[in-house]
Amino acid sequence: MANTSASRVSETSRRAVGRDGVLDIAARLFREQGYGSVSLRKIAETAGIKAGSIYYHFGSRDEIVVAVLDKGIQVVHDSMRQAVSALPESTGAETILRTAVQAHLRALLDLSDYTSANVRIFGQVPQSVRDANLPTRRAYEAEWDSLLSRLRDDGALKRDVDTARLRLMLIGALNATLDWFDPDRGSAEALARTYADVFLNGILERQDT
Amino acid sequence: MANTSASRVSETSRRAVGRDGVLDIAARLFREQGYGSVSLRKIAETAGIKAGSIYYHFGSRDEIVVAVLDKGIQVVHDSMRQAVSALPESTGAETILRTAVQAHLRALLDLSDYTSANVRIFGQVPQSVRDANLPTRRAYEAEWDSLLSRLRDDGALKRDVDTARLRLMLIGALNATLDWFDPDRGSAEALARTYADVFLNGILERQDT
DNA sequence: CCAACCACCTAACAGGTGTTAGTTAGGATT
DNA sequence: AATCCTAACTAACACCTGTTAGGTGGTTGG
Repeated sequence: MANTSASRVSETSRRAVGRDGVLDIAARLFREQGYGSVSLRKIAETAGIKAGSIYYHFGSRDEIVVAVLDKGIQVVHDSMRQAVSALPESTGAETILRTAVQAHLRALLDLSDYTSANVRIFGQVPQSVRDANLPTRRAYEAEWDSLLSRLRDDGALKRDVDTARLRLMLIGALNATLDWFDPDRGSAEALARTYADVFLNGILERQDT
Repeated sequence: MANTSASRVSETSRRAVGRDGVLDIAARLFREQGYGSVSLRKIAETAGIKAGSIYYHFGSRDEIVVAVLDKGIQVVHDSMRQAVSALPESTGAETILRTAVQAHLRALLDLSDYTSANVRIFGQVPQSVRDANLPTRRAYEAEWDSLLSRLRDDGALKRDVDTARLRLMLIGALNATLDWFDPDRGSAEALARTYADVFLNGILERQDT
């Protein structure tokens, strides 16, 4: 019944943070402060343990970072796939795209420190860490590419759109919201609607011929 | 006649890097490697001088960073304002917006290490540095807000667009290109056209009633 | 009751960091 | 020729970093 932490141990010592606890805290700190400002000692201190103890759970600092990055993509990937596949078969292209945008933005802005940490720090980590995260990343990108290609082949999108490029534009635009989104000035859902509106129909006033 | 460097000195010692030289190198390194990975010793070594010597030109590391960030905005601001103001008075809304998008993307992707460094590292620097860069940043944002408001008041944009939010969406989307733009796969100009197309008209195939 | 084990702790390491103080070589100014 | 200024240099500081080796206590299966 419990989520993941207390599998067979009722309560070790007094309070055992554990691998998952360290990871949760690392994700939160990376999201809040970025890659360079978060040291092992800062993670340890926030977790209430000592820096050396982290090496019981992880082999290196970068191993933590890779774990955070991977989980960040997995969360948003699962969220998006599940939301889209829950739609009835007859759903139109516009609704499908709106649903996918909404799922992405919700994972990024509401649900997961892991996803927001990924977006925040991916551009700051060393190449080796980026490479380790790449397969997971590619799988999510492929999901988007297949979705967009399907819509385009159905004739819902303009014929000349390059789906790979459109995916870069779309996800890039959505991820950029992390820099300025403020939940006090509108929900992630409302923001998703606005983004879908702009990408689907543009901002130009339509002049009826 | 000379730009800025050799004002009255013909050639000091043998090769003087000077404040501007250090700044150029810092901007390039920040763009390439991010904020955390660029130490003073790395800047100094690349410039061919010793770390301590940098303190002849700058009071601290953060002072360098602020100088880079400020210049990055100034370059793109000047570029955008100049391009738009060079248009004839009768220019239509669509062309105005296309021109502004193009100028922004050109400064970011073609012209300036300072602008790309700004976009790359702004999210990584300490709050105090961000604050120091804010006034310059606000001025550029105000330029966009005034441009977008003008277009909206002329009836060119849909009535319900929030110009401040549209500016965040637009600049965010454009800046995100820095993560994946590859000059070998299309020019910045072509990319600007695509972005303008999508934002102006959307990606949905128009169904003629 | 005892051995095993899990999750932690302590203490130290080598190396990198921004920053400071004092010094120096050489061209320009007087 | 004497002086000043520019743009460097050297050497050291206090601090922070990831990482390692070995030790400890409390819980649990046999």
